[in-house]
Amino acid sequence: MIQVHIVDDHRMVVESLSKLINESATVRVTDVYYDLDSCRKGLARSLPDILLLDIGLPDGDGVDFCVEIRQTWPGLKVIMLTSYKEFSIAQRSLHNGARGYILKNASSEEVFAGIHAVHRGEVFLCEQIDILLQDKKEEDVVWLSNREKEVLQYTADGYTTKEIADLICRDAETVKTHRRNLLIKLSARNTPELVKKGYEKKLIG
Amino acid sequence: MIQVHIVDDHRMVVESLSKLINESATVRVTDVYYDLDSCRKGLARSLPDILLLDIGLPDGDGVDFCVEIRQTWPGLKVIMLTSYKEFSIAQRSLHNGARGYILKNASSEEVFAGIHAVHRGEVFLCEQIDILLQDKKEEDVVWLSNREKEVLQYTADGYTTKEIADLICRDAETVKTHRRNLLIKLSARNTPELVKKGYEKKLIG
DNA sequence: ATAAAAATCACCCTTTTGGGTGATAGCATG
DNA sequence: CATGCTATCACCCAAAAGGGTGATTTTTAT
Repeated sequence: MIQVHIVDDHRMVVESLSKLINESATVRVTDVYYDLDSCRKGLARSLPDILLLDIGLPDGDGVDFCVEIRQTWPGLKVIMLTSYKEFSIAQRSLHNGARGYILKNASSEEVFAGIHAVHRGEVFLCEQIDILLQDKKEEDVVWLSNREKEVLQYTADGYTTKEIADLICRDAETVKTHRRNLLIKLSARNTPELVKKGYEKKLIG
Repeated sequence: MIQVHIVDDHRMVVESLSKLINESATVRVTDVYYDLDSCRKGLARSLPDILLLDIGLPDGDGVDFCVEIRQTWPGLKVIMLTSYKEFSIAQRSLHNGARGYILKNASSEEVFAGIHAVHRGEVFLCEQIDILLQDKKEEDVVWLSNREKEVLQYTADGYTTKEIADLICRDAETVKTHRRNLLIKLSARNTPELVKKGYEKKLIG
């Protein structure tokens, strides 16, 4: 019997999905959480075989949480369960240690297939993401430094170059350079489009 | 027996939620759709009492679809079932004819409560949105003209004032005025923040 | 240890925004 | 028919962004 925990702030999804999973003969949902904090506490008590993890939880980001899991509970296998279709997000998740990526518009059969595959030690991507993998390979994935994410966030929040410089205690020229690099990395023509791409690639909260 | 149809591109959610609903004694899911097009065809065949409608379908927007429903199937009651927490979106939905608004992070009990309430002819908001209603009332809701939406979209796409002017065959000064009004309406300090707020309030696709 | 990447600041110059203010025309709603 | 909102264009000026180029230090990864 494969034991899974679910982390997702959509209670409705968690409730109905765990009910559905528990009707199967081979998989049991032994715990569910609606935020990362209660998930941490729960994992400290009992470890499942697999964790179904959403992105965009109220108190943090699932993609980032993968790193924490790999460090704290190295044996725990993570399957991302989210509605973000962007390949770059899947790529970042896998890079951070996730073993599977399943979209919420996949069928429930794919969830079971994913759980079993990952339990066997394989890496599982749902069909739609797998197709993207064929095309895109490594390109298109954006890696921003912490500083760049910071500048991007402040930019989206409406701060000017000079204001950002003051906020991070650096020279305005430095901020200009960061933004210039952001424009290139996200291939945006100007700052408004930069913010748009930041949202699309989920680099802005 | 209350008959409901579900429209949501998250198959997993639809599958598990309809299973859960069908276990109840009073509500039956008689049809499900994963996009608006098949929903239109389905409603033409048979009308349920209530339609559970997501926002952000692959071929259109649920909020806009409410208008179409009110015109084509005036008797059909719509409950929005979405993860958009922004009050302005709930407000726009209700304005467009929806009779309920339930967040996906509401409990499944709230779904049943909402279905029954709306079936009795009441308007139902899930707890979290209802709380927002207390505070915000009418303020905070943004109504953009079609022209303004157009300018906002092009701005997010990275076009400059002059380029937008050419695209819509108007003077650059006109575009400037539109953007100025957008800044005021969305209370943004500059264009990057304008794009951010546009995303938050779901005015940009 | 060493190479690569990230982070920092500098100078120059053009283009774009932001903000104030004003004005005219059309359209809808009461 | 008057009022308000949308849409349109105009002029002016200050502030900010965009783009080229270069260079030094710090951090990170191999």
